Amino acid sequence: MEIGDVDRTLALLWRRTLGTPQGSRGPRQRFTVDEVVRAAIEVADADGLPAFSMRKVADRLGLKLMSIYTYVPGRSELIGLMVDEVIGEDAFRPATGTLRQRLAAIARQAWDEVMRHPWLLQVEEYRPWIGPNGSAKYEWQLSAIDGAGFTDLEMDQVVTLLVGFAQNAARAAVAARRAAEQTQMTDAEWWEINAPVLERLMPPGAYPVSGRVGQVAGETYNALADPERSFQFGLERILDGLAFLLDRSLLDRSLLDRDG
Amino acid sequence: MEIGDVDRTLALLWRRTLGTPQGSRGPRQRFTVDEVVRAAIEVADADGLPAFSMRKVADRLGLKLMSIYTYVPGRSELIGLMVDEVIGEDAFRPATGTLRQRLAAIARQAWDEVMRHPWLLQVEEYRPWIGPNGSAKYEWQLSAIDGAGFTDLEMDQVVTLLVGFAQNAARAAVAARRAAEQTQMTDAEWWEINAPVLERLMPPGAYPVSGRVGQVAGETYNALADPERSFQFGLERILDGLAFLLDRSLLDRSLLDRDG
DNA sequence: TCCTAACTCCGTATGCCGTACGGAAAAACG
DNA sequence: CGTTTTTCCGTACGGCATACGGAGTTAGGA
Repeated sequence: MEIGDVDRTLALLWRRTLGTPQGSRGPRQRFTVDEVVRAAIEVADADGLPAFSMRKVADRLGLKLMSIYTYVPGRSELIGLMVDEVIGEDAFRPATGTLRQRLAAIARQAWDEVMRHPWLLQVEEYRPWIGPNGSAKYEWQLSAIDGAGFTDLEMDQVVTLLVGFAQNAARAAVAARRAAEQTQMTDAEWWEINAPVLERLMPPGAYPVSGRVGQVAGETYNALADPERSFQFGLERILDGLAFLLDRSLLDRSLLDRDG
Repeated sequence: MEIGDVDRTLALLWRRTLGTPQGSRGPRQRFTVDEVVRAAIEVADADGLPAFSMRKVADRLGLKLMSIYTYVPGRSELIGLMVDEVIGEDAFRPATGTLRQRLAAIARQAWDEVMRHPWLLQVEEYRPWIGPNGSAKYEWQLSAIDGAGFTDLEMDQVVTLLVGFAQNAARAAVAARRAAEQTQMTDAEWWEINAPVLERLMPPGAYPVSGRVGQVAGETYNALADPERSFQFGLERILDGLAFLLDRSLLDRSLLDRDG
């Protein structure tokens, strides 16, 4: 990654706060950066990130391939712009309600975001491009739990925990949706193909516990898994765990008061 | 996915329990399926899944590209074999200790597995290939918490929660490792490039809470994030939440006893 | 007014990828 | 010994990101 690219890409990310720069020489561009990013998002929504290509974005706009590179430096920078753009689809109204509700809202927001644009899960970038909407989201998340009794460090960890959990749960939900769409096969049909073969291959009685649990799970889910239910189950456990952390902190503090 | 492929791939997965089939006509294969799978794993370990290619596997074995297809039906089936193979690197000795320790062991096992073979996170397959080692792992996971007081359905959900959480935490750790390796840049250096630009772009005072929390987090982590610490923090919260679930179930049950 | 620098758009080329297809050689069976 | 089966491989196709250079267009400066 070149330093010049960082400058250019950050300027693209913050283009709305910067305003449009004046006075460039050549022919005017046929589109705006916004239009390019929007077209790119439509491609990714339809095809997923692996099948997302510069060619498809160009086609969608009626441009030829190489013209895209006059709008954005390259594929990964364009993806950075797409990410911040879809984050901005949320209004981030200050969270209200009890602490438990506000914690749940953080997780739910992350879930919704990913369900709207599943390709977000396929963006593997440890060092994020820092854009206006990503920054606003982090501020919103932290504000939702500010003053609840967590330390500053814990606040970051709580957000990481909730968002990570929600994204992971959504990952399963998205995969289930894709499997149904792409393979034109239900989980039941899939099982009907696999079960008889496995019955011949698996040593009988080798999996007593998973046999029992798998049976119950399969009948309850009516599928291989039930991501929405897993999300609810996990979220309740995590919220209970966070409540416990706060209670104990309060207890510790009152003990300190007594001792000090 | 053709039905014939399912048969063939499942037979490949369970090849050890099946034994080697006798009497095939043509020339003998220069390698075993095991050797092909092992070579493929080495490629994926080195390059990651996106850069993992049939050509590289062939090169590593001294075969020409198309010969690989006489061993395995295709890329995605080979990846299925690789997944079950690396799961088998674990011995899955029955978990011991307190329930809390056994729950932690499930998460820790998932974390270790992914840290050994990061490309596991890039395998997006909702319907898993069911192999001997995957089956053994699921049996081990459930056995570790069997009889602890969870319902059968809860047992599946608990495993899903722990494994999903651990994988997600490992995802961050792996990304951090890769970022350091690939960009030849520390988080501090990355920040030195971004910070001055952002200072010009960001509206001053727009992010009061994240400014405060980000400061503390950055100083504590000495990096953009601290995945190992996030893992510990989240795991403790989840274990607390699960303990709470069990306590409440026991309470409910004793109330029922009194009433009934 | 006119020249020139800067910019957009695009054609071409390079080196990757998975895999379909068909041919040559080798081994085992009848 | 011929036939069948199987391995190994060469070639080809359509996909990908992007480096490079050229043609045409526009705005600013002389």
